[in-house]
Amino acid sequence: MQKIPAAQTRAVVLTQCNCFFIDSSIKGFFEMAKEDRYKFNEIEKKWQSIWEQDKTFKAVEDKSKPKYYVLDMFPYPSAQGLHVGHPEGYTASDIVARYKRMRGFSVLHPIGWDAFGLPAEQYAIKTGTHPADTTQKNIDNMRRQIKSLGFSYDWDRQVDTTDPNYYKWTQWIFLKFYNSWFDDSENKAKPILQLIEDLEAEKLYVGIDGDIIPTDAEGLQAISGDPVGARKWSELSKEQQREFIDDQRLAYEAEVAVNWCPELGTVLANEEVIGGVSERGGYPVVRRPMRQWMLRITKFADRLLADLEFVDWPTSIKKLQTDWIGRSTGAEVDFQIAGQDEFVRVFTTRPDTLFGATYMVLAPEHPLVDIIATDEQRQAVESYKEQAARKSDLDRTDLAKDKSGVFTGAYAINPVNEKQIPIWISDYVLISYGTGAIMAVPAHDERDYAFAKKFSLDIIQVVKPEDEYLQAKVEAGELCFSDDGIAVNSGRFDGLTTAQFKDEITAWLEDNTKGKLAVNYKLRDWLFSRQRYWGEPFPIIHLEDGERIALDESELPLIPPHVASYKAAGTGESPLANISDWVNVTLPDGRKGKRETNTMPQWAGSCWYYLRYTDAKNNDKPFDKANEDYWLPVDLYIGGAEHAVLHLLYSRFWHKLLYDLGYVSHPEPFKKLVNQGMILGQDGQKMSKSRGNVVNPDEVINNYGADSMRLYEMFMGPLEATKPWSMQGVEGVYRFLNKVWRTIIDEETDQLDSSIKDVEADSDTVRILHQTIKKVSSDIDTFGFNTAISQMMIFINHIAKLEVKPKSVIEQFVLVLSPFAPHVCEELWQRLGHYGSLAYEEWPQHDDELTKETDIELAVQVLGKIKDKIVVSAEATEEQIIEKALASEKVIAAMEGKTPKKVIVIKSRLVNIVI
RNA sequence: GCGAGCGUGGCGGAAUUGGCAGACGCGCAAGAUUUAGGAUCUUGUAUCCUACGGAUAUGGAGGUUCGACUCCUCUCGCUCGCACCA
Repeated sequence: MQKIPAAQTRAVVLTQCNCFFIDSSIKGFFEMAKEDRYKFNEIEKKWQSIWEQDKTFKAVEDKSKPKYYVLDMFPYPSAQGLHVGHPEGYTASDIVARYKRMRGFSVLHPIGWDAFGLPAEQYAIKTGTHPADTTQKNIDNMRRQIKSLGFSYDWDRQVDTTDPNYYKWTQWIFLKFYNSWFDDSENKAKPILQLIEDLEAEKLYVGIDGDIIPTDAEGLQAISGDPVGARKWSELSKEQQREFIDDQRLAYEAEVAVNWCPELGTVLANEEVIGGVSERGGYPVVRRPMRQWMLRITKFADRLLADLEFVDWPTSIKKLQTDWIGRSTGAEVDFQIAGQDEFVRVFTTRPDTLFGATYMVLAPEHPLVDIIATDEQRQAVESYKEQAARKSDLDRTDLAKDKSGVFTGAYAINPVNEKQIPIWISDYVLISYGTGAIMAVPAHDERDYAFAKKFSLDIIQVVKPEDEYLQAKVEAGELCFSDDGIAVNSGRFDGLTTAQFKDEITAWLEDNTKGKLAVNYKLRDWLFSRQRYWGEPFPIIHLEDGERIALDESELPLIPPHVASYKAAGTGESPLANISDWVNVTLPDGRKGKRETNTMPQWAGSCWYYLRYTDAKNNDKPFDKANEDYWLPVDLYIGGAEHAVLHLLYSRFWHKLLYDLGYVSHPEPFKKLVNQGMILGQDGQKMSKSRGNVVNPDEVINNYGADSMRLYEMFMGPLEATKPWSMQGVEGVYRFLNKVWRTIIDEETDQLDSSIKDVEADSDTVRILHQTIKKVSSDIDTFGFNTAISQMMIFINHIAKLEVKPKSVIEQFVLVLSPFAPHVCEELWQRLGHYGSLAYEEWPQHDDELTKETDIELAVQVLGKIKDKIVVSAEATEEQIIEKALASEKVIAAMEGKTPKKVIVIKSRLVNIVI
């Protein structure tokens, strides 16, 4: 059983007891206990106000210097304020920022507020307080907390996503999406006006399927006169033209299945639906198609995937994004419906198993289901569809351990062998992936196998595994084999390997116009609208005649109106829908319309904030390209791994649009990414209010100071690791800082200690200094902050013992420690006789020669076991080392008179004698 | 189920990437100082044994090597992602 140390007891009392008496007596105790320690409180306040007044950390676009952009993931200003996890990443980035400044870089190190979000809106629903007021209050508190940690942010570049001067430009970027299309032939986004011009000039025609066909395309040229299978722009009606253009936009409206809760009158996110009912209230939730805004991220899938190669990110994050994008190649194959003029298109990654397709499955939502279902089966099909609609996406995946489905009564014809196979519907096929329909090959797909077993459908083997035991099982239909093998039961394709078969069958399908090579992505277009009040309104008006217009850039920002109630409208629309003054608009030309009442999701503001920092106060544009070009890409981005996919993918996506349109000059925004790990409570559990193990940064700063807080956050362990908090650990680094202080400042006189003199340092001291400079520098470069601190502890332990301390050594040490503990170092720097801040002092240089020991202790092993240690000079030759090692009595004894077969000498490490 | 990562003293963690395992800090113990407590300083602190010596130790079992925390194979445990994507 571990004794609870005093510091821990105090912390527990402070957090758990609001009793005035105990609280104040503890405060008194603290003041007394800390009396003879350095006055971190005064020092920290002093330097924070100097930095603020002097704008010490103002970022300057100085072309004569190399630049360095260190970015933190900006926080959501919550009512709870900071938790100890925030300062971890912020301290790491601050150390790097301060270090780079001293290394001569022009540094951009900004902070801001990701301030739209549900909590402020929910608080508004409860209390009627405007979310803007709540948000402002929370920002003020969090800013106070962040400032109290002494981070070297350029506060003049602060951004707040809820500030109209900021979201004006978020809306502006939305208009860029809305007014752009994606040119597949060049794999990039372009202004939609250009497309219209090209169509009007008849450089492009409109294909039958609404696709875009270049006039000089093959096939068109061959035919003289009017193009066949394509229409000129002028041949389309105004409505057709509008529809065509709308279909090309990168921001578009679509009917999308959402989680609709009739009882609550609102749409819910997947996380808000548990077991088919709403998390709040337990009301039924159904899948219902609703009009939503979408962003066409899928057009960028290929580039989002390919460009991951160029960023220096943790491989795990790259892999998450790769999987999320989920690119797979295969074939699309058309199956004719028996006796009807319809066909079903399926996507498969295994076209080589076509001969083994024994049935087909459509997603319940597939448009063909109603058309092909026979009268006998219609009833069953309808009720199954209804059942499926009631399940949320989560249920359909999570709870579907047992497969369900219904036969439609219809049959399809397998294009490779003309066999008729039954068509089923089942919710294991997702409407949102591929074509929403599959060919089922139960012998070679686990899911199809489970389904076929349950409904006693045919299983035909078409791939032969090498392993004979497996082969027997698969042949008997007792096992599903989904790996590659050799083709069987596949007509003239028998004997081919899976890879060969895929190539040949795809070619065959294309030759016979029954299919083609196809690529599919798991990534889906981004559902970009929310039915909320506290978000950026869409700058869009829906006119009575069905036309939809976007506001002009000059009309931005579009500011949401004040509302009486923040509750949802009850119609699936946002609270904005109830404000008729705001919603109903009349255009200058007299036409009437309604404003879009959806708002953008919280992700929107965070998609481009790093760009705004480069030119935060620009009123004419989101940012000047010259500034962007100077600062971007972000050299170091530090934040939590929870944003591995969504935020980091969404902002890359926005960045690529801006890149295509020429607003930014680099294809990727974030060069290097580092994830800080999670900090657990003192009990090793996740911090949570209910467990009562939450550590409040304010409390730590009050008791130990910001420098100790920063130092401890870094000393805990590797930045990326998950690790538990320990108040005793804070005490440890606090002691270290006190030791540094006492080594330099005489406690009695409060003046520079008399042991500090302008003298030459002895060789040991020089060596340790240079080792420290070397280690701290390289550790900052590799984010090994914990080992950097441990080296500085070794330094101070050495220096504290010296009777006379060379001033220059002390000064260099103060500079090296300063990125970690800036306040105390500024103070010491001043007291060492310097004017002004040390923030731009030159970083000390180490001399590699001076880091080396003159005498080296070597371990001497016999057969790998250490028998003795010898001391040799650093210049000793291999022969001299061997001679000395073999002369050792202990070694001679261990060798038992045998002669060495081999002697291995690792310079400055060890000697191993093999006998 | 799939994928990734991690297992080192009482605790957080080091280990120049195959070369003296346990740096540094916490905790603990003894001592100094002190009226006392706190603070500070000094020393010790992986485990075991027949103890100024020796043996065993990096979740476990094998392997490669003169030499393995580090590389390989198997295995156990924990954590975090993803989860019918055809």
